[in-house]
Amino acid sequence: MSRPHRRATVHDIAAAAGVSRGTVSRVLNGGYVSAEARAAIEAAITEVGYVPNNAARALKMRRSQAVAFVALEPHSLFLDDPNIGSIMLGANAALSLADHQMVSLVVESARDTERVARYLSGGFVDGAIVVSARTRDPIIKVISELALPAAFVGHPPDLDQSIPFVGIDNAGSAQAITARLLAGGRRRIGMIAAALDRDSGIDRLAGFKAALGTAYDAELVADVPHYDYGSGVKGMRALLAAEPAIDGVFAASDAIAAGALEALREAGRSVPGDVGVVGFDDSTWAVRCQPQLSTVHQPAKQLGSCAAQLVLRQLRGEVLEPGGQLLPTPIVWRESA
Amino acid sequence: MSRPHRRATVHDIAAAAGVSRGTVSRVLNGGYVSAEARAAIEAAITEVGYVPNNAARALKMRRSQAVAFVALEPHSLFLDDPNIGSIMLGANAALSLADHQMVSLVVESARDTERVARYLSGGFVDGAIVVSARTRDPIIKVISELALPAAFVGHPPDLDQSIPFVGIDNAGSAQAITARLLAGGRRRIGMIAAALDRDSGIDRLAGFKAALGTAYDAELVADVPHYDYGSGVKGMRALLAAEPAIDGVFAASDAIAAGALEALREAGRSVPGDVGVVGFDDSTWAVRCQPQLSTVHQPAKQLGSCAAQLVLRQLRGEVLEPGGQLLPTPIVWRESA
DNA sequence: TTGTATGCGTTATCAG
DNA sequence: CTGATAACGCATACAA
Repeated sequence: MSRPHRRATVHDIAAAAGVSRGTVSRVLNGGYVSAEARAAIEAAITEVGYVPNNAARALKMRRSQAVAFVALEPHSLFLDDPNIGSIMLGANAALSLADHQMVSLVVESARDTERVARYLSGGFVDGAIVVSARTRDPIIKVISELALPAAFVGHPPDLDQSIPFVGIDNAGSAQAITARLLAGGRRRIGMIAAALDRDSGIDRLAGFKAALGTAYDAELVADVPHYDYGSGVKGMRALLAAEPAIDGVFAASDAIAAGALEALREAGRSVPGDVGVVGFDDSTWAVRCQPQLSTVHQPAKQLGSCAAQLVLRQLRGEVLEPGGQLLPTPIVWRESA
Repeated sequence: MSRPHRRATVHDIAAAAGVSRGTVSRVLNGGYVSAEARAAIEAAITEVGYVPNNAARALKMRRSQAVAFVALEPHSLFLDDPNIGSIMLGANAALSLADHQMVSLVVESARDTERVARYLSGGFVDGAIVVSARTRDPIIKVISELALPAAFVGHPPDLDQSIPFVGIDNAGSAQAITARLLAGGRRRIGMIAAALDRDSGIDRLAGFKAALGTAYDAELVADVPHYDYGSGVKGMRALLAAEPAIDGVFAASDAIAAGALEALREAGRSVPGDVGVVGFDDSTWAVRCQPQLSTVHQPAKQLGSCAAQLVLRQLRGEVLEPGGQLLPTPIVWRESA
């Protein structure tokens, strides 16, 4: 009965309605068309089961109405950083409002890198939002060379300063939360610093130093590779060994703080009684800990929507001045300190 | 100096190399071409900075080499289910091996639904992997009507039984872990059942009932809406109130189990001493808890790669027999029971 | 208001 | 081995 081996096209609907393709296109996209023609065409559309071909439209219009969301190092992102989901949702919401499709791409391997680069440059997307831990990546070079409208979330890309970004003030936030730990009367405050090969890690440590000033003691910072729970356990043990009298800890992430709590527990220290602990991210870790963590809130959803706006504005033709914007990071005070 | 206002095309490179477009296409896609022509063309390619246009290629080839990963209800997925990231990564790895680009789409609102439906039907993707909590969704109808090669992860779609799926045996797994709780000598075993509007929730409860047999007591199941931590706390409190002598609990998810642990702690019960607790998912929750959770392992990565294979096989022209496959779910035994 | 013709960038067919 | 030429499905300037 029905064997739609070939999808119905504008041509088919024109034939079915007894008009020309031009007229059909006009009712599809808006334009002058008589009421009777419109009626006939609309009937024909449902009759033949027309579904527009995006590839053809994109080819013609040089616009796909799609924006890529590129997650570099998704492994560390999805595992270490519980905020990635919220950033995606925030970006999607903003793009959705502007009737753009967000397509999120994952690059894990060299193979992925190459394929994604091709994908980005091929006209399937009009722009890209890049979220990454590291800021040097071949993908960024590709975007830069293609002059693809893009935005960075996290920190400024160091390959092309003209790509706008949105992020948070890691150093300032770290300094602020450490200061309040200090104001709480803690005297021997340490830090579990992580990911010192990334801007975020470096900046959080810098903020910590700044808050402590002359009281800063390099012996009291444990250096761990990742933002994860396991690193937190190890880092806290190291701190405890270095300074048994430690009474305050700034963990570079909530996951690390959770690990620190565990190490503290096994060492028989009470929190926040014996030692105060603060984290960073305000992720799900913060509330699932016992006690719940005082931490720096990351406005993940807004980060995503801001990045989306940055791309959308470029698509509208605006030329953005280089640089980026930092979103506020309120400190949320819970029981751990 | 260079103002590539218009991207270089096959036409340009043909002109630069002094050959025809056909010959260029031949070196691009493989075919007979003389060594000298090939050399000239390859030189021209880098000279003009050619980058292929996917939209045009997709239009011509009727293939985009892209497969959608559609997350329905991403909110509950990203928040409740820590496995979603792993499923994505698994699917991406499999697609990557077959040189297909995975593009993941998020549908949160009615607006999203409509836009994603258009996107899927427009030729930007060759197939789709759908992961969803609920199985009735307009998107599935669209896929079904378009006969888009697809696969479902989670449970069978009830709108179109011809769409293959990959999932786990929720009922069987629940029964198995409950049985071992029982074998451990627990006498008054309860369950915190969640999401009873979804297959997964219903099946886990069914498995629990089956394991208990005549010992099943409806008073000992707490019914909570979501798979999250907060629900676990409330559910456990309810159970404690209903049966103070409870000595075993099967939580419908690890997050719920974590919440239950918290409620147990506040009630002064020891785990696993006074009461044994088991969860479901083997997510990050499981190892962060104190004590760590005994739970049912979900092979998230394999779920993703299997779904990808299911789609890829259809793209190769295979006709899959209706139905699906269930992946094994080993029980991992830790300290909580 | 409507029809016709043209081109978007590719690949494929088919003579040369 | 290579060069014209014709689609793919759509939108649009232009003519009617």
